[in-house]
Amino acid sequence: MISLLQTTLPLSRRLKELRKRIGLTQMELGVRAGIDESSASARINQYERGKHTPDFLTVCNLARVLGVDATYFYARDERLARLIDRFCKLPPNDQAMLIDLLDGLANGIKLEKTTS
Amino acid sequence: MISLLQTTLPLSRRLKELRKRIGLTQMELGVRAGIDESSASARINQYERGKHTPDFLTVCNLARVLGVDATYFYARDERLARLIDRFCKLPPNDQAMLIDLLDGLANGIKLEKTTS
DNA sequence: TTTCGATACTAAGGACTCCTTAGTCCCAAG
DNA sequence: CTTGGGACTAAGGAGTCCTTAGTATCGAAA
Repeated sequence: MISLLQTTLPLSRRLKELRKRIGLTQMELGVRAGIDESSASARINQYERGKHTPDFLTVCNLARVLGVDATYFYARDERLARLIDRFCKLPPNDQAMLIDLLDGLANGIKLEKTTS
Repeated sequence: MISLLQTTLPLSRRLKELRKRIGLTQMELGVRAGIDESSASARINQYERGKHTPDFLTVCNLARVLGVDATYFYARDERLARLIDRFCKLPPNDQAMLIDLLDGLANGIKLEKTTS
């Protein structure tokens, strides 16, 4: 039942997915993330194909452009990635409530199915 | 209300915290993570002091030893870090329920305070 | 106080990865 | 067939990391 988690960075895949969903070219994405337009295309392509790995600052800039948290690019487990994405788009009070709920679960409190 | 998120990797701080909590030396942590003992101490020290940044594979190995998901080391927001840590330690069915709940929230369903 | 062992920490250079440059390839539209 | 845009790549210079060899620091024991 425990999934064998890979140790390959899911960034390549997720980068490409998000970029296409938004409808940007590799060059456009790179430039918006602050990369010089002379190398933006090449670098984004290298990232998407897994040839090279961007440093954390670059990942943060890409995340900002693509509307996700940088953490999203490091989540190997698909469920965890979903959780991160959803959570970051909630208003702060909902975030707080969720944290409380998680703390409860961690302390052994059972979760009941909530109705709408 | 929107917090200005830094673009510095929180890995240094979190690595040190977790290592101390578990009670390992820098060398022990490095060796358990698969680093040769001739350089384990130096490398862990460089990571903890922010002198250098480990690649993703190394982060995965460190995370395994320290009992967290690798993603934890990239979460700049403290709340998000907590969420990731809690979530990963839940049994799968609780994880699934939480994902459903998140999807609901994302679709505009209001969250009510649940009783134990 | 002095010594010792263990742990933390660091400079420096070789090893390695990434970024930039300068293109090619592919395909669709004209 | 030609053109233009987007995707992609090889190669080397630029930059970062890993290894080595050590110093610094601290607590305990003599």
